[in-house]
Amino acid sequence: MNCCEKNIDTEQLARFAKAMGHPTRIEILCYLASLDSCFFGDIHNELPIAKATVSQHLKELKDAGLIQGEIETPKVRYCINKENWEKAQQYFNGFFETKKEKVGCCAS
Amino acid sequence: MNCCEKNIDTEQLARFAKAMGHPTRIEILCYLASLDSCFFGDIHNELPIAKATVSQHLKELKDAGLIQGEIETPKVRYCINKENWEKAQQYFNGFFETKKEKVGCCAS
DNA sequence: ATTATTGTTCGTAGTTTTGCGAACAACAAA
DNA sequence: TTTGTTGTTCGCAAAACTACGAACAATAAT
Repeated sequence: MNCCEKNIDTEQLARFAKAMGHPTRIEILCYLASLDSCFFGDIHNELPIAKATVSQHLKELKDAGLIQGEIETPKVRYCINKENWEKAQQYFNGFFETKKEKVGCCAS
Repeated sequence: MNCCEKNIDTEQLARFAKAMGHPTRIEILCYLASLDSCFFGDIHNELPIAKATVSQHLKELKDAGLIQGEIETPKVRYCINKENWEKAQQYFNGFFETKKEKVGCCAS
């Protein structure tokens, strides 16, 4: 079973989706996407959760490739990973377009 | 912190993403998107996992609103939930477009 | 040296997810 | 009534996720 018979890596798409599968991580991504970059503390300030938890969410987003971080002692600067962001965009785009122009379903 | 200052429901987007956050569920969605509808058995046949597991994945996709199912005794017909599919498409689209036209990041 | 700042990592607790076989429910057929 | 077919639900086990405070690491300032 090959996903959509398109150039979409099923595993990779699922990995992106999984990383996005938590409201806090969506918030973080939205925030980062609205900026060019910012520090950990800025992100933490936007959220009502412990810094350890923020750090963990950032790690997952980084592991999924959606963001990147670099040390600017003593702070850490985070930003969207542009390359993978666009890849994810293409994947999701292609994925949903599969159904374009199709009609009927069961029920209404 | 309002996601992207757009008409995107953060919770809903995360819910969609979470449902898509598993390779098997991506496969199922792709399969359903390539058809108008099909039966549980057809989906099960495409996958190397136990029917109980398939049923569970289908339940999650249904709970997330991405698919729907109806009984056609003794079978169950599944299909994409078109309305929510398009909603999800719009959400993901809007989400990723946030970063459009932006440049610099930290690191490369 | 001591203190302060910034984040990460560790250890823990509770919840959720994933996957399976077995049991079950609903119905049709023999 | 018994047997088959089709899927769902139950109960279980292992793994992963979520969140937190505390401890820690790296560096700068006093």
